[in-house]
Amino acid sequence: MTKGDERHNTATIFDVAKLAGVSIKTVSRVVNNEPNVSQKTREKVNVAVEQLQYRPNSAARGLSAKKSFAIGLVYENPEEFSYINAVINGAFSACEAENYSLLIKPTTVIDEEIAGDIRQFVAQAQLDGMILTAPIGDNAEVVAVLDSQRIPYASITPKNPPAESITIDCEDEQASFKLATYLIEQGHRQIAFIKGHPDHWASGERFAGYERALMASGIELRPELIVQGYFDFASGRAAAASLLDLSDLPTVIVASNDAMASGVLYEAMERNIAVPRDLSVTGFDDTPMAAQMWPPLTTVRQPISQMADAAVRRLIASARGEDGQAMETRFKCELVIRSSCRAI
Amino acid sequence: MTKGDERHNTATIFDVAKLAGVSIKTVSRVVNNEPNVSQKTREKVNVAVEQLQYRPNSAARGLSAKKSFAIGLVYENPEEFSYINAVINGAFSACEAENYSLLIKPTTVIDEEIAGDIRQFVAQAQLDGMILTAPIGDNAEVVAVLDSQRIPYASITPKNPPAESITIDCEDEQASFKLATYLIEQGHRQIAFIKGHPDHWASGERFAGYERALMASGIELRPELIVQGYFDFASGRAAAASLLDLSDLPTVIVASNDAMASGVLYEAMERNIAVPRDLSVTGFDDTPMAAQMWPPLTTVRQPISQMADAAVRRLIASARGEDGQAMETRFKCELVIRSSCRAI
DNA sequence: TATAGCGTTGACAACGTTGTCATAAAGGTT
DNA sequence: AACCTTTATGACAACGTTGTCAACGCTATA
Repeated sequence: MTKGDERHNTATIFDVAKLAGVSIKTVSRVVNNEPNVSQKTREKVNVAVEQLQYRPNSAARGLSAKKSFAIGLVYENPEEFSYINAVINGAFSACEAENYSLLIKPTTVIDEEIAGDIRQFVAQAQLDGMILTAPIGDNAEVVAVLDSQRIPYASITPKNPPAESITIDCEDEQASFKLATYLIEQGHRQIAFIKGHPDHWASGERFAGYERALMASGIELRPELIVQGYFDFASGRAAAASLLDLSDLPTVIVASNDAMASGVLYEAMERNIAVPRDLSVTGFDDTPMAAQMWPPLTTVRQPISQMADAAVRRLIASARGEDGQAMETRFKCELVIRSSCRAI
Repeated sequence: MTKGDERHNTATIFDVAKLAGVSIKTVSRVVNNEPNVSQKTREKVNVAVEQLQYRPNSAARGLSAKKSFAIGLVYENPEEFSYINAVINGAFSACEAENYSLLIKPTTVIDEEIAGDIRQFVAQAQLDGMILTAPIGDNAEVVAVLDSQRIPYASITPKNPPAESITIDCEDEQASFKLATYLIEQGHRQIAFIKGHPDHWASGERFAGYERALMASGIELRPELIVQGYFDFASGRAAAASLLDLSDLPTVIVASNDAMASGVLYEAMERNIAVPRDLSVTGFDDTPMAAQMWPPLTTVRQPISQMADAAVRRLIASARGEDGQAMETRFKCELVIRSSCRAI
C-alpha cells in the first residue's frame, strides 16, 4: 500500500467525535441508542456519522463488549435442501433485523466428532448464540459443549428439550391428524404410513397424528402398512416398493415428508401405477418441489422460515436479558391440498 | 453472573504464556506458525495451548491484524436450492480448511438497493473478501462498492469479468455442445432449446454450444424451436407449452437447467405426452432432483462445490499476496445420461 | 580475540470500541 | 440559600491480539 491510500481508510469513532465536536463516548452512546444524550447532540453526531459513512468496527466492538454479534446455525447437510434453505432465510432475516451476523456450519454426518467440531466452530467465531436444527438439538454431547462454554442456543423441533432451554416447534401432530382425517373423509381406509427418521422429533409427532386419526375413526392400524423411512428419497422409494408388493394394496401412502413422497411417486411410475387414479400419495413440508412434481403433491405446509426467525429473535432477546415470554414458540401448520389424492 | 463463573473464562494468550513460561509474543508466533521459534519453545507452547484449550479470540485478532478472517457469500435466493447449497458447501469447506468464517447473505431480488445492502453487509462484518455468485458478479454497482472499499472478491461464472479479477467458471459451451451432439447422434433433428436467464453468463454459453453442435452437423436452426426461459420451473413449463403447441413438434427439448426441465416434464405429463416415448427432455446442472424426477433426467453435471471451493481458496491466496496462478479456474462438466431421452 | 550476522525472544504500542467512573450542569425540594 | 437528585458529557482503562523494534546469545569469519 502506498501512502496515498490512507485517504480511503474507513472512519473511526474518533473521526466522528472530532467532526461532531464531542467525545468518542458520546458517539458510542448515539450509535448504540443509549439514553442520556440530548437531542441536539444526537443530531450533531448523526450528521457526522452520515457524512463520514461511519460504521462501527465489529472486531473492536466485539472485543470490548465481549460479544461477537454473530449467531451460528448448524445443520445436517440434507439430500433435499429446501427445508434448510427456508431455515437459513428465516434466520438470516432475523439476524439482519437485529444487526447480527449469521455464520453457518453444515455438518456432513453426525458422528462422534461433531461435539469437537462445534466446540471449534463456537470458539473460532466467538459466537453469541447457536441455532440447532433437528436432530442436532438432541445430541447430548453438542448440548454439553454449549452448556460448558455458556453459549446460549435455541433448538428447532428438538425431541427432548431441557426445561429451561429455548425451543421452537410446530403442531406436527395436529397437522398429521388433520391430513389423515381428510384422507379418511375422502373414503380411504387402507392408509399406509412411511415413518420419518427416528432421530427426529417430527417423526414421532407425525406418526402420532396418523394413529390418533385412524383410532378416532375406528380404523384398524395394520402393522404391515406402517414402514420405517429416513426422510430421504431412497428410503421413500424403498418403503413404497415394500408397500406395493403387498397383496392387499393400500389406497393411499402417507409419507412423512415430501422427499419420501417423491420416492413413492417414482416407484409408482416405475410400476405403472397411476397416481392418483390407482394410488393416492401425500407428503409433508410443502417444499417448492411438492408443487412441481407430477402429480402436484397434497402435503402440509410448515412456516419454517418463521420458526427460524423466531428462534433467532428469542435467542437474541434472551441474550439481552429480556425474557421473550411473549414470543410465539409453537407454530401452526396448514394442509395444502393438491391433486395427488383422490376420493374413493 | 456470579463471581464463581470466572473459572470458566476462556484462556487468553497471557494464560498460555504464563503456563509455558514465555512471552505472549512467542505464543502468538507459535499459534500463527511463524518462523524463528526454537523447536523446544514451540513444543512447550503447544502443550500449554492444548492444556488450556486455548483458541485465539477472533475479535482481538481481527482488530489487531486489521482482518476479520471472514468471507462473505452473496447469492440471489433461487427457487431451486441445490445449486446454491452446493456453492455453500464448497465455500464452507474451503473456509474451514483455511480457518476462515463464512458469512452468507441471501438477497431476494437484485434491485437498486443491492449495492447499499452489500455495502452494509461488508461494513458490518468487516469482510476480508466476497464470493459473488451469478449473476451478482455482473452487477456494476456491487462491483463498484467492493472496489471502492478495497474488498477483494471472486466471481463464479460472471459474464464480463474485469481482466484482473478472480473468476471461476466451467466449460458450459463444450458440455452443451457434447449434449446436443449426443442428441444428434441419437437421431434427433428437431431439437428445441429453452434459453436460460439472459443475465447469466451460463445461458449464453449453453446456447452457443447448442448452436455449434447443430451447425457442425448441418442442422438448420429453426427459430421457432428456440424459446426464452428464466431458469425457473414456471418459465420452463411455459416454454414447453409454447413448443408443444407447434404443429411441427420437436422430438427433444433441451432445457438450459434442471428446474426448467422439470417444468417441461410437468407440462408433458399434463398433456399426456409420454417422456421419453413421445418426447425426449434434457436438463443442465445435475441437481439431486434430476435423478429423482420421472423419468430420471439426462443432464450435465457441474462440479459446483469444487468451483466454490476454488473461488474461496483463490480469494484467500490472493489476500495473502500469493498469486495462486497454479490454481484451477475453469472446470469441466460431465454428461450424465439417464432415461429422459431415447434414440429415434 | 574482536566483530559481524543471524536466529531467537520479549517489551510495548496499537488496533477501535465499550464500560466505569468522575464531573458538570440543570432541576427540585426543603 | 443550601442540598439532593437527575441528566448530560467526557477521561481513561480495558478487551486480547499482532506489529515493531530492540536486545540477547550463539556461530562463523577475519
